[in-house]
Amino acid sequence: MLKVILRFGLIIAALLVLFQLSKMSLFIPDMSTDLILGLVGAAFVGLGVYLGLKFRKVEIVEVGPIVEIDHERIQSLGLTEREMEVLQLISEGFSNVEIGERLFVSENTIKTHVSNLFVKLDVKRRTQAVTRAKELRIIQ
Amino acid sequence: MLKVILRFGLIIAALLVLFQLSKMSLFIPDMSTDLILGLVGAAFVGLGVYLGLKFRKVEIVEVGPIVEIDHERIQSLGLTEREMEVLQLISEGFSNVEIGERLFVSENTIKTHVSNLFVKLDVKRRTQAVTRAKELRIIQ
DNA sequence: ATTAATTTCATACAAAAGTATGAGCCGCAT
DNA sequence: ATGCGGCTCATACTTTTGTATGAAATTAAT
Repeated sequence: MLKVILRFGLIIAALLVLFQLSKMSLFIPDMSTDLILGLVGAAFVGLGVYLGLKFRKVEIVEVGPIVEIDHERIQSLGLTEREMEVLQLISEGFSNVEIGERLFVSENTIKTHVSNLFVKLDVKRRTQAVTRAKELRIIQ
Repeated sequence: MLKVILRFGLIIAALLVLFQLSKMSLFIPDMSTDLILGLVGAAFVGLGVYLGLKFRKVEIVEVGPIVEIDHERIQSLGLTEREMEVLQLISEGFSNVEIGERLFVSENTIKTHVSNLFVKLDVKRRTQAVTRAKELRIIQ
């Protein structure tokens, strides 16, 4: 994609040069205006290409994290605040003990939350819970 | 891709038209060089804006939902074909036994792959492996 | 042909995850 | 005050995961 753009950009540049040359041959004395014309054209084409690439980058960055959370589904599944916290941490790859430390509760408590979570999400493993939760858009 | 080519083709065509116009202008006494300069400048400005906006739309539609896989990183991490298959299935929430069934090998074999995977990805758990792999864009 | 990497599998052990059950505590609403 | 939902915790047990080692079979490359 980028190569194609660069290639066409080169073609356009070449055309501009031709443009310039042809005018010069016909109208040599007034070279300053021709030069300005050519420079202005080239500058604006450059701007166009630059803008194109710029926008492309912006979109790549922005599109990724656009996953809106479906709060209604969270409600309808009956997921509690605490369970959502645990689910989030699971999706980030933390172990039960680590999650317990972060939430200042025991590992056993986390296990309970996780079990309840699995029932509500109708899954059997935490990896499954994560994919399911993302499908349902209840986590990022 | 095809759209991009068409678009650039249009730009080149436009340039050629301008090319012609500029030549003609030399034979039209009424038109001042200043006017031509202005027209050309405006045309290129229009092109620039058009390009910018168009590219933006194209990227939203085409790049948006597609997370491109970074094959180079897969290479640099030394991940093998089989390991990638296992990683993919892990991310879909399958257990080691289930993965073994799908790939027609034993659970032990999967365990080996998983262990090697963890070393290469520098993680300790499968959930971590998944988030890491997505960060690195080596899976969907 | 020999090496090097990949894939396969096994055994044994350790750690983490998951299940089942029961129970205490708190806040809120009937 | 009684009950309900949510959060906490524990114990006991099962299952799954993960680690460590060693090794055979296969494949690709030199």
